[in-house]
Formats: sequence, structure tokens, C-alpha cells
Amino acid sequence: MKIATWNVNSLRVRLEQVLAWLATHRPDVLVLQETKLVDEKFPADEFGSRGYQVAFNGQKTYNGVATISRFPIDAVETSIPKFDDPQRRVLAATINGVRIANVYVPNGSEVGSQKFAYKLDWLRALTAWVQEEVRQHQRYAILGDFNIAPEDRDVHDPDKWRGSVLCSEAERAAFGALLDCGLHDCFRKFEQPEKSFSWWDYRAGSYRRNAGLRIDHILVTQPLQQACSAASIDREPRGNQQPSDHAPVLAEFSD
DNA sequence: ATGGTGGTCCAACCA
Repeated sequence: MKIATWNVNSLRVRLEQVLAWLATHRPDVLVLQETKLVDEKFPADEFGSRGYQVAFNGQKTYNGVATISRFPIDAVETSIPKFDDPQRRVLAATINGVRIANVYVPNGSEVGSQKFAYKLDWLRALTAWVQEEVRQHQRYAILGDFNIAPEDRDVHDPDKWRGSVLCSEAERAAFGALLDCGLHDCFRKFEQPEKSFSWWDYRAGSYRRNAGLRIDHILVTQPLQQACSAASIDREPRGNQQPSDHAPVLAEFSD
């Protein structure tokens, strides 16, 4: 089974790139963030005609997540239990015997801001949910845009970024609490190129300078980590004309 | 270099 995550920063703008990427990489499951589409406008037929089923949780202008799968998508949930949130940022579903959570973690804006407090609250609620989910599903994967660079090696210039949003100790502690639910970072199971990142700011020629962060992740329970045979970041689409600011992240599992 | 780019939707917000 091959799964992938990609923050597309508007599915309307990026649809052709997503379809092309699907045709090339043929993942079994692709989860998208920042679709920025209301459900009525989700291009389900574009995926359906290519052999993919879809589930989506959208809103106008902001946020929005979608899960695209070659297998049936069952037991869909579109909110964190007991957490009141108008922002559409999660979609959990059972696919081919794996519970797969698609998440778009809040950006947090600036350390100490209201949005930062919302990010930490959101992560606490997410972690409580994940704790419950991993109890119920031995094969559990949570993937998406976490908006957290877990370690200094995930940051192009750790000293410049130290303490700022996406890298702060509070965010890294929240990420650690998530891992403590019994999750493992697929990407770090394998030797990876130095300076591997998944996001580069549109500004200041960040991609050209590889001034990025690794903030998109695939976290899995032990049985899946054991079965994980490959994990990588595909930075190629970031070099496209009119690219998303994020690259897809992939992981493969043997049955 | 304290700016710069890009998406949504036309002013201002979000990243």
C-alpha cells in the first residue's frame, strides 16, 4: 500500500498537477490539504474517472481537506470529537484495513498570538483523539500538513528559526506528545538526503535556495512502521509552473 | 534585504 500527503494550496488551481502526479505515482491513497473548496465544488468526477474514490471536508476560501483512494473509503469522520471548530481541517476514514487521518494543523501565525493559542488547543484536542484512535486501530496512520518542524535538521537555518512559529519548543513538545501516542515518523525510518524539506515559502526565492522546512509528515503505529518499506519527499512538483508551496510526502507498506 | 509571493476574491485575510 502506497500513501501520500500533499498540501495543494487550492485544488481549483492545482487540479491538473494533482491528476498528473496521481498518474505518475499511482498511490493507493492521497490526502490533500488546503483544498479551499466548498463540498459542492469538489471535482469528484475528475478523480472517479481515473479510478479513485473521494471523501472531502471543505469550506469556502480557507482550509479544506480531501482523501482520494483506489480502495473504498469507510467510516468517515470530519471533526475532532468534543472539539468545537468551524474550520475544516480533518478527515479520518478506514481504507483497506488502515485507519487514515488526514490533518491540516493550524499554522499558528506567530508565537504568543491568538492563532498560536488556537494551534496548541487544536493539537491538544487532536492528541486526545489520536490516543483513542490508536487504541481501536492497530493499523493507524495520521498524515498531512502538521505545520511543525520537529527537529533542527528539519529546518534550513535552525538558528534563524529558533523559537519562531513552526519550530518553537511548545510546538515541538506538542508534536512529541502526538508521537507518544505510539506513532513513528516514516520518513526517519530511512536514511534521507541532508536538508530534506517539504515546504518552501513563495517569497525570497526560498525554493531556489532550498530555504525550506520539513512540516508535512506521515506518522504510523508500530505494525505499519514495521511494514514500511520506503518513505520520501517528492520535491519535483515544487519546481512546476504555478506550484503549491508544499511538496508531496510518500510512504509505502508491504502487506 | 524586516521585504518578498501566492490564493481567495476585490479589501483584507491567510499562509
